[in-house]
Amino acid sequence: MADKVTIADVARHAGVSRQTVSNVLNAPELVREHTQRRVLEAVQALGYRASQAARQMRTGRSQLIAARIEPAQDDGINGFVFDRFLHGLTESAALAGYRVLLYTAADHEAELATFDDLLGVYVPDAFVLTSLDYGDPRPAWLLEQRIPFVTFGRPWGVPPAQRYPWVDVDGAAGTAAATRYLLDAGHRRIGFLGWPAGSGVGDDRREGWARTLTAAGAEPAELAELDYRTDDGAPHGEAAARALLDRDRPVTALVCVSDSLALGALQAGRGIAVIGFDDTPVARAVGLTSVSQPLSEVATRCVSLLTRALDGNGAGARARETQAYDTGTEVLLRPSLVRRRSA
Amino acid sequence: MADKVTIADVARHAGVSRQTVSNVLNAPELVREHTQRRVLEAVQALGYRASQAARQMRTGRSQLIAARIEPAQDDGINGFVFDRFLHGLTESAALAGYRVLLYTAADHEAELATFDDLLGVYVPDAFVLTSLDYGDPRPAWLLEQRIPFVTFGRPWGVPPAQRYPWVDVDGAAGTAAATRYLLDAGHRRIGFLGWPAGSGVGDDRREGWARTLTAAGAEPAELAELDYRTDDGAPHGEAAARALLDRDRPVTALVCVSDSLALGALQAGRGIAVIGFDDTPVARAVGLTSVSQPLSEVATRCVSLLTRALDGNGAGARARETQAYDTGTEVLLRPSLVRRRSA
DNA sequence: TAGTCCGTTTTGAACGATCAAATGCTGAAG
DNA sequence: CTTCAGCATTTGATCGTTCAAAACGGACTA
Repeated sequence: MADKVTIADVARHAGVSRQTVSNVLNAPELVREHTQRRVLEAVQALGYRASQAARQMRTGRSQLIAARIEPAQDDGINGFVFDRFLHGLTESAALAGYRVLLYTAADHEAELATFDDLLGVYVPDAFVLTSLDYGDPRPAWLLEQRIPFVTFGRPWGVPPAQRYPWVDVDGAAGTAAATRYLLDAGHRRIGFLGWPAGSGVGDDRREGWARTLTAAGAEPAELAELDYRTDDGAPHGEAAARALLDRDRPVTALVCVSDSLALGALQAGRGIAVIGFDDTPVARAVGLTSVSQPLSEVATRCVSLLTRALDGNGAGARARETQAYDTGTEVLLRPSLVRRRSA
Repeated sequence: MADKVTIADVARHAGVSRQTVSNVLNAPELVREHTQRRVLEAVQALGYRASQAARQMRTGRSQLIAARIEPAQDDGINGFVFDRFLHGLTESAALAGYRVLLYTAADHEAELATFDDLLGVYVPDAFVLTSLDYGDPRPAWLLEQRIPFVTFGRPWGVPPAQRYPWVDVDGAAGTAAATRYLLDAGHRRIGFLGWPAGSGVGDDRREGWARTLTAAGAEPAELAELDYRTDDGAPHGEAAARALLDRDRPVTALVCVSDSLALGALQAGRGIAVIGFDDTPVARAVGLTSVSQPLSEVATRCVSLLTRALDGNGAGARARETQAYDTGTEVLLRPSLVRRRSA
């Protein structure tokens, strides 16, 4: 009921001026300790909260981070990863004094329009991008407008001139660990169930497997024989697993680029060892060993890259006019292997 | 670059006053058509966008809808439903001129604190609640503060005095349809794999199954025999299915309260018919027939209930001081059955 | 002709915060 | 004893919008 406590109310209650209250909250070093205490007590007593709208008006900063929520894929498993990431992002952002604003867009072009719209009206301080693909126009657009942003996902095939902060998970390290784990368990014919070439993420994960087998003495010819490529989805995984099992020298274990493919492989039966990727609920449900991404840490790092850019370079609105944040802010995190029944 | 076009710029460009521009945009009926055209052209030409912060300052409305993003459950399947809902919400809200602001909270108590915090700072115009449970304190709190809100989920066991707008999916109708479908396919021993009694959602879904079997002539004793209750999760589902199959008169089909339980039942093998609930990615992946909630419609209806309350009753800030919106705004939607291989 | 009324447009104030500059005060230097 | 630097605090202006009330001009009435 006693809503709308303004900074003037606090000032009156504490017997000081508005500006002093503002200073206590935003630049305490300017205010004598004794005064600070008195002001803070008044703030407490009245339950004062700075109005974000008023602040934004003067400073140009909204304390909002915009993130896109993707149309839960048919695949849906991707959705899980994003969902957890988003949750972590909300949490970390809150700790840093930011809130997450959602938006959607059907495609890249629509997304650029949405950027423009959001910037005109709500003026988020920064954007978080996910699901980067080859030739993605979004980073370039944001760079050009000098809007701070981070991406969850490395830039794949982008000219090095366009550098920007990103956080990603080292997929190759994940599949390498999975492969090593299978080798240590005695497997010698370890196949890889991956997506068709051309996806940054997919190729990266394949590379970790290939690298590890090669180090263990596998010939390129053998690798090619063990490398199976198909679209995502359990049915495809099942068919692929069958194909690999029906060969002259069948595989005894499979490293998969996704949990859906792994699930399919499991359903093909024959009791081979299978390792998936992403540690989705499906993996948990069916006891599938899977590579797990540290999503909540990814989120934390995203936020800390952003705050460094936003709070470091002297207030957002201004940062945009001077220069983008320093480059070289790239974070690559290691995933971990979650052991379950399947391997 | 040419950012920060203010209403004054537009006014100057069109040769009218600020207020006239404001009127053209917010109350066109007050302005002569000829003037309108001129102003709109200026708006176009300059790319003017009203600053949300400035507007909020004057009107008290933020055009923000706050929604909680839940910590992706261990179960994780619930997360999918919420995820799709959230996506729909973002989309519908955008169409109505609102944006979705995320927040998290560990438990109900923390959530009330977050409400208070958000209301003090960002001042969302409304809240959307999900995952209501028995004795949930959140609706009462919001009602008391006269903050508009909707819930996705019926109020379970709440005194009728506390009425508020909600949208929900008729779970009983879903399981009833599933059961009827199995009956039509010739099944006579149709079990129900549900959660322990005491969950509003779970009991509701069980009721649809029981109702349909009863109508088909089943005795209460038989029902009790076919009704199995266990915690959520595929392993539990598998165990439960085994138990039901090992009885004297084994079931030939199972209606399940969730896809995770259904997945477990499928893994128990023996080729019985299985129907799940929620049509999650897992269901799609393994070819599980499942009851699908119209999540994007749920979202749309939520938004329309909210806008009715917000835009109807004359501006938010004011609505809060006068009275809550009319009650009797309750929407119950029918789910649909998605047929796949499992039944 | 003066007075009213109405539709249209303009003017002034206000929302609540922060910035920039001014003020008062204390103590050390000249 | 004055001057001035430096800290602590206050004052006035401002961000961009909308509300409330005033002003304007033409038509209509008395």
